[in-house]
Order: sequence, then C-alpha cells, then structure tokens
Amino acid sequence: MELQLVSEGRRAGYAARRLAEFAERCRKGGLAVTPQRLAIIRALLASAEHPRADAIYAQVRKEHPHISLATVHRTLETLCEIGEARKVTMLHDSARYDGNVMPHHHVVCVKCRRIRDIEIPELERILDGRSELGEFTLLGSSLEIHAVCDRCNSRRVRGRGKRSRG
Amino acid sequence: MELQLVSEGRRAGYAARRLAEFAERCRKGGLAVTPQRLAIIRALLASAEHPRADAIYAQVRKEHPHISLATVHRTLETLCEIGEARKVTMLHDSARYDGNVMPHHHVVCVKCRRIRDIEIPELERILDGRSELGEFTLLGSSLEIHAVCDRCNSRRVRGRGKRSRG
DNA sequence: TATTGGATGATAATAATTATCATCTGAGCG
DNA sequence: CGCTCAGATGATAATTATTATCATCCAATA
Ligand SMILES: [Mn+2]
Ligand SMILES: [Mn+2]
Ligand SMILES: [Zn+2]
Ligand SMILES: [Zn+2]
Repeated sequence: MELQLVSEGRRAGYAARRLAEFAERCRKGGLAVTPQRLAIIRALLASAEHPRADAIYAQVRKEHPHISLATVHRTLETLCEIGEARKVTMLHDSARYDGNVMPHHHVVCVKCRRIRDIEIPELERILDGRSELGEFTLLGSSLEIHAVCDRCNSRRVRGRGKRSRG
Repeated sequence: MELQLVSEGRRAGYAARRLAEFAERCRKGGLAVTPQRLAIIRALLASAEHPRADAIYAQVRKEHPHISLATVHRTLETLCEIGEARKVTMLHDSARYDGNVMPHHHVVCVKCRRIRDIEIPELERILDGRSELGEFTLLGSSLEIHAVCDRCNSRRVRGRGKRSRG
C-alpha cells in the first residue's frame, strides 16, 4: 500500500501556484481583494501546520498589527466557502462520542452532522506492515466520509437541518 | 470495494455485550461504579448517533434529574481514557485550516496535534462507483491517521507536548 | 472622483469545555 | 453491618473558541 508524506517542496510549489491565482479567482467570485484577505491566504498557504485561527492571526499581525481576530475567523470561513481552503475535519465544533471502540469508520452528513458507523475491511489493511511514516509512529486510523443524508436532501431548498457553527 | 453501514442490530448486540461487562472492567481498572457512570455509558451505548455531551446529559437527566453537566463531560472523558469510549475525531477542539484543497489525507500526532499531509492514491478509489450508501449520498472522504511524532516520542516520559482540551 | 455594498475593527455575546471546591459516597475493612 | 477516605459528584466560576452586532471604512465600478 503506497502511502507517503507530501514533501515540503511539492507543498510549497502548489501553494505558490494557488496564491498566484488567488486575486483573480476572488474577483471572479465577486469577492473584494483586500489586503487582509491576501495576508490571510498567504499565511495559510505558507504553512504546512494546518493552523488554527489564532496562529494565522499571530502571523498576519506581523504585517497588519491592527487586524481583528474576528476578521481572521470570518475570512478563513469565507475561504472555505469559496473553495480556497478547507477544514481538516468538519467535526471540530464539539466532541462527538462513540461507544463502539472497535476499528470502524464514519459517514457524516455535511449539513446536519448526523454520523453513522461504517465498515471498510480493506481499510484496516492500509497501515498493515507500516509502523512508521517519516517522523510519525503510526497507531491507527479513522475515515470520515462526507455525504448528504436523505433528510437533508429532501428539505434541500429551505435552509434548515444544520446546527453547527462551521 | 466493500463498504457498508453497520446495521442497527449488530450495533445493539455489540452495545449490550459491552454494557454487561462494564462494571467489571471499571472495578478492575480501579474506577468506582457509580450510578452516574452507569447511566452515562448506558446512554452512550444505546445511541447510534455519536452524541455530544449535551445529548447524553439530556438523556441521563430523565433518570438522574440532579446530575451535573460537568459530570457528564468528565465521565465521557474518563470513559475515553480507559478505552470504554472514543471520540469520532480527536481534532474537535478547534478548527484546523488547510490551504491544500486537493484530495489528500492527514497524519495527526495524538499528543501535540501536529498534522501533516499524506497521499494515499488507493484511497481515492474507495468511493469510486459508489454514490450512495444507505440513506447517504456520498461526496468525498478524508482519512485521519493517528500517530505519535518524533518530538513527542522523545520527550515521552515528562508530560509535555500537548495543548488540546480533549 | 463619487457612490456604495461588502469588508473590517472593536467589542459584546454565545457555546463548549474545564477548573475549583465543598460535599458526598462506593468499596474495602474490620 | 457501620467506619473510613480516596475518589466522584454538583454547583458554579472561569476559560477558550467562535459568532454576532454595528459603526466605520474602502475596493470596485461607473
Ligand atoms: Mn462510530
Ligand atoms: Mn492537509
Ligand atoms: Zn443531514
Ligand atoms: Zn507530537
């Protein structure tokens, strides 16, 4: 099973390309290209850390000492909405507990956050014979499948069925 | 690629078995078997919803109207520590942003929450030719590999290297 | 350059979780 | 069975992350 860390070189190249096209894509999407937005996407693309809002805030403040933390939150959210960024997990807003401690995976409705268990026997084998990956000692894994549930699909037009913050 | 929802029947059977052995495992682990703990694990195992603390609280209050929400939080945390429960994701405490919007996956250090990108070409094929799963319309997926990073491994004995709440 | 709708900064509000501490109780022991 | 006490709980304050509000600002367009 091939499985490898994305090298810093490839990451940086990708990031540079994305940044170059950012302003253009913003304008096409009807978004104003503000210095704050540029600074935030630049900070995000410059990092391999998958940063929190507060880390982006700290970075951006070096050049825009007056920027508001609220702007950082809002902008990161906007970037996700227009597809310029994503969140590592969509289940970050509150802890979801599971009494099933066997290895298994989850389907998550992107609208209402309903979660159901799934089994993917092949997946358990993904880490087989692999205990190291770069600087990481591997322990286990969990797949989050994104989906829309029936309920949310039917009530699609009206904006209901969601309780999350993000 | 086989991939299927865990049926309610199987889930319930598993839950019943776990519940039956719960008190015994608690005692072995040196944990007191309190009515609150029993009510909380019972509520968790009775649900297929992967509930939040507040949902467990609402359920448990039906039988223990005086229970404290703090106890529910504490107990769920304890259950995770002793391996009687888990969290659906360990990245629930704050949003982690990613400027890489290509399909890819992540290794996460369970101690310091450092995250790095990984690629698993085979994984992109997991949903291939599959657009439905039970009541869910599938969109995409993201694998969270749990690991310990080098930094945390070396400073293992002393209790440093963590900033998360959960 | 004047207009203006969306963007921002300051700050209040909300929501989830954790900390604190006085009180209580499950479990081992006689 | 009642005694003891480390650990558990309830009440509540504190903290942290995020969102809401609103007056002001400014990027984009004409
Ligand atoms: Mn599950
Ligand atoms: Mn990533
Ligand atoms: Zn849904
Ligand atoms: Zn680490």
